[in-house]
Amino acid sequence: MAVDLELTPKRKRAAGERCCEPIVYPDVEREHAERMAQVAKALGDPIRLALVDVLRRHAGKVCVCELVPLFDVSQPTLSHHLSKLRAAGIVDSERRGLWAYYYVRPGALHELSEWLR
Amino acid sequence: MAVDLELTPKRKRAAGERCCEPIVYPDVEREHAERMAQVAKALGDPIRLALVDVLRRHAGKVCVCELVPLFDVSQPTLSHHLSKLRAAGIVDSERRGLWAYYYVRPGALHELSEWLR
DNA sequence: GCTCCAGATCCACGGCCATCGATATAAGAT
DNA sequence: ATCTTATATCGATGGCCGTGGATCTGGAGC
Repeated sequence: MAVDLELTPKRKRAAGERCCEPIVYPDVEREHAERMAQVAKALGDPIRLALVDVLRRHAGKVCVCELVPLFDVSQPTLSHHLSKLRAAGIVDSERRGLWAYYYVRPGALHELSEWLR
Repeated sequence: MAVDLELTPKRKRAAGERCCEPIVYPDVEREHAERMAQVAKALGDPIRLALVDVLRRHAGKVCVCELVPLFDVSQPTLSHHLSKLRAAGIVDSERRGLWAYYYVRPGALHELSEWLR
């Protein structure tokens, strides 16, 4: 029997064939899922997670020079982690003279937090 | 409270010289942070996050044959993602005949969820 | 001008990741 | 026993990640 190229087994199943029960589609939209996955990915490193923990527990902004000695990684590596957190929208920074102060952006974790609940 | 962080020379130095304000140590212990980071990392992929969303919204166990057509990845790739989620302790599976049924392990997301809150 | 210093950026390396095709496994179905 | 089906595993590939040393940036102070 010739293979129907239009209807792959995948498409056939999606179209109606079900082996078990009605399909449950994801409730999260793609953009929603991608945003949350981005945040989760940024938290998916023990150093970054602990970093966020420190920043969250400290009311106000924390100087990088305080953060570096807390973790056994080099200063460039820590800077890289902070940069990743900022790229994910979790933290932001403010420069004052020589120093840079980081803080958790308010509400940055809210979406993921609510979904997880 | 701080912590199972041993006082490396680096950290001892940090304890003495402060450029800005008193140091705030991470509240999460290392194991705690690593467990949560592992969960977050597993959720750090849009497909896996949506996968968990489907499983969570579906009361009961979902057959893999239902999951595959929901995502535009090959069956081996989806199997790989499910395997990652299982390795992170987020989901578990049960085999019945030819089919495999996946479900979210109760409480698997609780720790991260509480920390995020 | 010049020198320090905090922090960011660049570069390279080793390793892990997401992906898919092919194949293996294992359980019906015939 | 043989064929078919659902899922897992294997092998390979291209790319991204975490890391640290070296370097750059630019503000502070001389």
